[in-house]
Amino acid sequence: MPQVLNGAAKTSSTPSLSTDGPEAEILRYISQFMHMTEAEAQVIVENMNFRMFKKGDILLREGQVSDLCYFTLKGCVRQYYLVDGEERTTNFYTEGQPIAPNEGSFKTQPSKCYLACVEDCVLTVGTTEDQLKLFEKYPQFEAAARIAIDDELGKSQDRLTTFMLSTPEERYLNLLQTRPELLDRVPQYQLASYLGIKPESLSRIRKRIMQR
Amino acid sequence: MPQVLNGAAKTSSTPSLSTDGPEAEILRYISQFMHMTEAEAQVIVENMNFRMFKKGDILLREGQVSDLCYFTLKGCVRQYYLVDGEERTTNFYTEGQPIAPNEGSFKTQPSKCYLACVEDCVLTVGTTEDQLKLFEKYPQFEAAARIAIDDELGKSQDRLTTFMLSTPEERYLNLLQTRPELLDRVPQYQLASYLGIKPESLSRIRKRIMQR
DNA sequence: TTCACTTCTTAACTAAAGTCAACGAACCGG
DNA sequence: CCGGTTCGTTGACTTTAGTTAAGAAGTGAA
Repeated sequence: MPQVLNGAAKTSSTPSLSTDGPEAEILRYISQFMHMTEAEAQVIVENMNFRMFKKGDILLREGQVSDLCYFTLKGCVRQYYLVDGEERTTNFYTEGQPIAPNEGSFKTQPSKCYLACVEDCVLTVGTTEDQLKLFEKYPQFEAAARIAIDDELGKSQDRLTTFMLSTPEERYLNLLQTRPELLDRVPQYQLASYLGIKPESLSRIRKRIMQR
Repeated sequence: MPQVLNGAAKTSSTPSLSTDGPEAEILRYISQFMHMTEAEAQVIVENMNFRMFKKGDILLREGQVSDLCYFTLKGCVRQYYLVDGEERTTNFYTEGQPIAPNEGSFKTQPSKCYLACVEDCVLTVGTTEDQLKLFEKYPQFEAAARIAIDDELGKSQDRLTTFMLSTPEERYLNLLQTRPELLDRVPQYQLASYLGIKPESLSRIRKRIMQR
C-alpha cells in the first residue's frame, strides 16, 4: 500500500534544493523548460505530493477513472495492457520521466491500461485540479507546462516512428543504446513484450547478436 | 509549385462562416477546443494563410529546417522517411488534421522526414511566430492551442499503443474500420509501409481476409 | 537445505512476413 | 493507338517470429 513520504523536502535541512535527493529530479526536469529561481524551486517542492510505493504496487487499473499524474523521482513504473489475459507492456517510466498515459480527452474516461511498480518507487502525485491551482498562483509555471507537453508530444511522435521503422532486432539494439539500464532493472519477458515480441524470440535475438 | 489561394475566405460572400468551403474544416477543428463566436471565427479565417498544392508537391524534405505548421483543409499529405533508399510511410494527414511532425525540441533541427501531397491539397500554413502574434492579440486562442496539443499527445500515445499491440493483419483491419477512405485515396504500396509491411504481404493479407 | 516458483533458454514445429522474380492490368504520355 | 511505366498479384523460397513443451538456473520461503 502507498505510504506518504512525510516532508521529504521540508525535513531536508540542506540549504540548496539542487541536492541529489530524489526530489531534485523534478527540479531538473522543470528547469529544462523554464529558468527557475531558488524561490520557485522551493514553491515547486512544497506544492508537490511525494509518495512511496512498493515493488508490485498498482497505481492504475483497467477500467479505473483517474486524473492523477505522476512523476518518477526514483524507481521504475511499467505501463501495460491486458489482451487475451496476457500482459503487454507498452512503456517503462524511470527517474525523471512524467507518467501521463491517458492524455487528451481520455482523462475522464476509464483507463484501458495498467500502471505497476517494477521496483520500490518514489513518485510525485498530482491531480489536474492541483495543477490548475498552481498555475493560478504562479502563472509562470503554465508556460513551462505547455512547453513540457509539446516536448512530450515530440517524444511520443519519435517513439512511434522509431517503432514503426524498426524490426524487433533493431528495437532491441536501439534499447541497448538508449536505455541500457532497463536491461538490468526489468525482467526479460517484460522487455520482450515492450519490443513487440515473445520472450522466446527475444532470447533468440540475444543469442543471434552474441554470435557476431 | 505552391500557389496562393487568393482570399479564399475574404471573397466568400456568404454571411456565415459555417459554410462548407474548405476553410470550414479549421473552424470545426478549433471549436472542438473552445467556444468560438462568429467574430472570432472571422479573425481566425483572416489570419490564416491558405495555400493550394498539386499532387506530388513536397512540403518538407529530409535535412530541411522549417518551423512551418500545416492544417489539412482538403486533400491528403503523406509523411515518410527514406531508409536504405526506400520510402517508409509513417502517417497520412487528411481533412481536419493538423500537420506538425517535428514537435518539441526538434523545431529548429533539420527534419528527418518528408511531407508530400498524395492529392491536390488545400492547406493552411503558419509559422511559430505567426502563432505567437495571434496569441498576443487574442489570448483566448492560446488556451485552445494548449488543449489541442494535449489532444494531439493523447492521439499520438493512442496510435503508438495500438501499433505496438497489433499484428499487421490487425492493423489493416483496424484501418478498414477507422479510415476506410484511405484505401481508395492512397496507393497500396504506401499503405503497406504505413502498416509496417511490404506490398506483397499486404496483398496476401487481403487475399487471406477475402477467403473467410 | 529443500521445495516451489519464476525466469530464461533451447528445441521442434507452425505460421507469417521478407525476398526475388515473373506476370498482367491500369495508367500515362507521346 | 502504341509503348513504357507503375502498381498489384502470385509463386517459390528464405528468414523470422509464434507455439508448445521441456529443462536449467536462480530466488525465496518454510
